[in-house]
Amino acid sequence: MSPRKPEAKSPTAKPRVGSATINDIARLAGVSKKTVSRVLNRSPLVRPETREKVSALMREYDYVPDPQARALAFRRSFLIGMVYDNPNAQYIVNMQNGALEALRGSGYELVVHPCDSRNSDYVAGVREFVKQQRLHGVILVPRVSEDQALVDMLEEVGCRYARIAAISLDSPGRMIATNDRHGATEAANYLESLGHRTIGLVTGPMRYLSARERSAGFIDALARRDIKVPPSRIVEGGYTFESGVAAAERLLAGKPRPTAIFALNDEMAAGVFKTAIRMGIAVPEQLSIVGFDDSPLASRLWPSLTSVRLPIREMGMNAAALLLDSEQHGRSAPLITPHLVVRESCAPPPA
Amino acid sequence: MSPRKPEAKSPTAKPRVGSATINDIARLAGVSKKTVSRVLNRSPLVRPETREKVSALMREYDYVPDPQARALAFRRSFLIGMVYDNPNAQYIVNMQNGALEALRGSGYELVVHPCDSRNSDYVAGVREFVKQQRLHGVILVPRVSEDQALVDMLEEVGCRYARIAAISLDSPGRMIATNDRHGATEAANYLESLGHRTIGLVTGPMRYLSARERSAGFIDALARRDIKVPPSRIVEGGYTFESGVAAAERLLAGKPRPTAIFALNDEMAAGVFKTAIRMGIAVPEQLSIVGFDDSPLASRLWPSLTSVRLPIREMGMNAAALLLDSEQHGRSAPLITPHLVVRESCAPPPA
DNA sequence: ATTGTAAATGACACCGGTTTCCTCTATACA
DNA sequence: TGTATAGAGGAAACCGGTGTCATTTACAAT
Repeated sequence: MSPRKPEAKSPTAKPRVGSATINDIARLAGVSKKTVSRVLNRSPLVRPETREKVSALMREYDYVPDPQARALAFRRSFLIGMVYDNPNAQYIVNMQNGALEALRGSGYELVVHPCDSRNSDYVAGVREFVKQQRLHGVILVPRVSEDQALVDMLEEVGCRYARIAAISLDSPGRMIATNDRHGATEAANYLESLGHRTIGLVTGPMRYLSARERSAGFIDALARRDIKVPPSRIVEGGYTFESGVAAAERLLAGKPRPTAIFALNDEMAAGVFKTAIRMGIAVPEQLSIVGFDDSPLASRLWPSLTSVRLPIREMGMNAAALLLDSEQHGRSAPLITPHLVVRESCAPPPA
Repeated sequence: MSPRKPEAKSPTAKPRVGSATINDIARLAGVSKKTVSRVLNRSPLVRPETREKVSALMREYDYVPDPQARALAFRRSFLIGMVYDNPNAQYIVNMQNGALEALRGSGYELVVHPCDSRNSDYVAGVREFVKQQRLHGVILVPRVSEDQALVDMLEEVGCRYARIAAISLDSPGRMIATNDRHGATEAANYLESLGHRTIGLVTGPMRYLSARERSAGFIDALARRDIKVPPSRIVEGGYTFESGVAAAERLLAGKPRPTAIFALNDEMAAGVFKTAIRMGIAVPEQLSIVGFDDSPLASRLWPSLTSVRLPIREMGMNAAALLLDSEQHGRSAPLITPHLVVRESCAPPPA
């Protein structure tokens, strides 16, 4: 009598449904665990009938391989990290939900990792995170997605990543690019078509790609229609509500006063809104406002905000899907093009 | 020559910093791996000098135990799940950030799991999630935190959980309770003190504890000051912007018209705002509005919204901390009391 | 000095998978 | 018929930790 070993299970002992291990399946099927492993990993070196026998048992006992055990053997977990440094909650949640949708049923889970890119050694923090958890890959959300130091680190430790950015970056990693330039072009064309000629622009911090792309798209599109945006009508904001308030105060004090303002995100557009109303400037009768992101905030304002819609959820899905895809080919998702959603915050300029 | 074994490392061979295993540490310290394991797990059965020798080597080589390997041996992962079904992005992100703050440095990570409680078998989905990942515990965010079926399932599978709710529920699990009733009381007292007597209430779905608690707190507080809120001035909303719009349309059509409206969340308060402005009712001169949550939306509106502040981040911290704490005692976090944040959306009623 | 006892440590199996390497078929070809 | 050769499958080691139990050590009591 050996009290140590829980006495080798008889070949017919039935494990509880839902808690079978690879050993149970192997024993019941009369094969070695390696063969079960082959079936799990879709190895072609298994005879169809063997495969079927094993698969049937796996279904019968609701067998799912233990992710921790596989992780240990594979030296790689079944976790995807999402690294972000973005104050926009809606952006994060949408991205997260999109990624999870792509992950559903794959056996992978999503681990969130906010960080503070102003803190210079946040890269070290991410490094520990990916190394210790042996992540399958990480999704880099703007703004951290633009940080070359972070990308370099990931290349060095050999962690796959998917970068989300406002343009396709020349990078060895996987990319999800949005054509922010095009979105801004639509905003410009729309304002021009309403008759606006004196137009203000509130940019984001110009160190961010999104701010540069959106600005360039907007300014270039207006230029093509012979409208110039002089530097006095361009204010660099910080992508925050308060910076939108401040930018609008400057722009609306200018002469001639702009009849329309394009803010490079909705937060700042809301700030422009507030300033306009506080100054007694009617929206949209005396001032048209366009934002960017099409966040829920856009429809909460009154009048509701016309804004360029960024399909964030879809971007999250693409990012996760790219990470699951082990192919070396097609490592970039199709370019995503944002479009203008027209609401109530724009009108022809006052006569 | 044995090509199989990578020839047992000589006792002095040095592993690379950052990628040492328990075997390396044991070999270098001249002890068994079990002893290293004891040091890791703070077993008292280690001589102080042995402990120090091992600890020093762990520090020198930047050794961190592999979470996957520990998970396999412990039969329990170092992951905390956050289960939610809440459309409020700000709520989710704040909760997440709070939880992560409590988890920082603990070796635990946060895995997010949104679900759809309208789908009746979402509980089965959560069950698979916690079983397969062998989660250390889950944080249940309102509204799922109020679902008894979910809690029963977690008890059954033996997964620890922390419930966040608007009142301390009589439950075997860990609780993080907010005193929503008190928050609503402050709102009521504030409006009464401004002189309002004709006050409308937009509730949330009464099947939710938060809606019931907040309503009761508000109505009771007014009653204590001899103000009655007749059923005609109470409208059940759905915690959405649109339901706030619709509720306000009904309330503002009533006679006498309320001079103040309390909405049980900010989304609905924003809807009330929109309706008021569209009907030409000035806020706050002709109508005072109070919300609940103190979401960023509150300060984006114009005039900015007076709202009851829920310290969501702190709640997330408490929840995660409770899950890490293995003590059986003190399984509830201290009651969290929300307070009113006064902004610009309230004024005395029109004369 | 001997013994008893508790503290400290180690040997070995185990968690549930994968990898390496080897064996045993079938089938193809000379 | 003999013999490569590739396909199918298995045994054992391994991934990096923990649990169980036996053994050694240290020290107090006899």
